[in-house]
Amino acid sequence: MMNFKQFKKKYQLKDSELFAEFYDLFEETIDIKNRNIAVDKLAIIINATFKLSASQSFSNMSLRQLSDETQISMGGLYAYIKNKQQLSLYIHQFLNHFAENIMIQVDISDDYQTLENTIKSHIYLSEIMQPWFFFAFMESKNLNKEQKKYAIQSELMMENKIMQAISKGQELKIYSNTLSPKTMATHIKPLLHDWYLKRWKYKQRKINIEEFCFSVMAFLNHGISLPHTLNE
Amino acid sequence: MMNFKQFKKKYQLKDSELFAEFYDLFEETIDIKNRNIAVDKLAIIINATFKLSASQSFSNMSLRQLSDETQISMGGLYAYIKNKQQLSLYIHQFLNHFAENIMIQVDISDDYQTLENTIKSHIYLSEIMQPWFFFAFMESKNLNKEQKKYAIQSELMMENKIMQAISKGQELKIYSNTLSPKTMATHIKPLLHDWYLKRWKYKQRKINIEEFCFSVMAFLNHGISLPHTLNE
DNA sequence: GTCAATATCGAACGAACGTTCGATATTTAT
DNA sequence: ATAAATATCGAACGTTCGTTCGATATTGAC
Repeated sequence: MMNFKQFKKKYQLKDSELFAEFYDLFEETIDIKNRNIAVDKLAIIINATFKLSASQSFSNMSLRQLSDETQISMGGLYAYIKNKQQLSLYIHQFLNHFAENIMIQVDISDDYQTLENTIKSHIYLSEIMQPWFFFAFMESKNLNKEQKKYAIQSELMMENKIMQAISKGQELKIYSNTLSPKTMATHIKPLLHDWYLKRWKYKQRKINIEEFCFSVMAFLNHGISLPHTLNE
Repeated sequence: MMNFKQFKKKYQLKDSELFAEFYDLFEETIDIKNRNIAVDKLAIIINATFKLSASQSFSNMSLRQLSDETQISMGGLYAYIKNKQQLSLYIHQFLNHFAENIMIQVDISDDYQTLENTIKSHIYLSEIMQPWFFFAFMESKNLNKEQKKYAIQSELMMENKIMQAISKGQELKIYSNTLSPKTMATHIKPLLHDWYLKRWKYKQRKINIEEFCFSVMAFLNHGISLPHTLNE
């Protein structure tokens, strides 16, 4: 399993690359024909959406604010998005697309390492795509059922991967079977969310991502109990 | 430490009692003079607010919807609330008031039990006040700094109680000191949130509140590792 | 340099919002 | 029974919202 530095080098794209993928994914619903122009402006629009949605909520962000922030007129915006709701859906869907592509590459060859690999990959991924994860988490509750189906696929995939890793581990007597894999996965998920939901808190406390991973794994392995009880 | 049945009997109030407390707390800012009328209508208004805010968000709930749901006219509503923002603040502040009163009673006489008592009390409390907790969690991000100060006092008190219990436990070598009390508290909090944020999920899986408490404590004590390693 | 294609603009529209307020209904006190 | 106090009503006001669209500016092809 690579560390964050290696992960970042392999997967983190520049805006010009990231939003080129974005444009290609939604090309047929975007009015702008010129790929270079579209990629630049999409980066501006989506990043402004993140900024404005973070300080209020997406539904409280008005398209006039977005127009001000991006320096693109109201009519201009509508060349890039079909409507406001679609803008939110684009973000969910692209994150889903991007995340699935990465999580599918997690190394599951070693049963003793699968869970840690999965968890670290998720944390690393949520770091390089922090605004996306933050947005998706905050706004997912405002999606209707049909939209949710398309938006949180990777979220479910993630949960499944954790469950399977635990399930296999329980079979091999690596992990406790006091709790079901589903219950354990349920308890683990919010630990991971904390990294991208409360990033400022960890920055302020000067806890870097590797320390955070260690912390999560330590808690996950022993809870609050004293570790290595056998050796004492 | 009592179980949930005992807790419920001791602390769960009927609407007529709960909103009487509510009315008394905010009496001077409510136009209605008749206490009985006010208590009845406040129960209707607040409960309708919970219902409408759950299916959308509070800021997406319009006062016209609230008027429809409560069968109280627009003008009528404004006899009970100063404005829409105040309604949200009332809910935060009352929950704060109510929660603090209960959490202050948690038994901390036995260092080996303090953490479990605190956690169970919080879970029990969040059960009998579920809509309040759900609302407060979802809407707290929309409060400005000044409002937050008044609204999340009990939340911080809760976190402090957990930290202190762990800190004391570390001193007494009950708990591992691999992680700081603050970090552990940070990891524990979302475990507790899950109960009131995803209640339908636990209902569906037929996990009752005592089972949930056991599950949280089990995870918290051993993580995913095999328990009782010494005895094997 | 011209013309067609593309990109951008911002005023305008109807709908929905929070809030107000004078009119009306109901309750309470005498 | 009457008057004063209290509670309720809903139309109306000014704003802001998402969205549209004809006009204008910019770009690319020949």
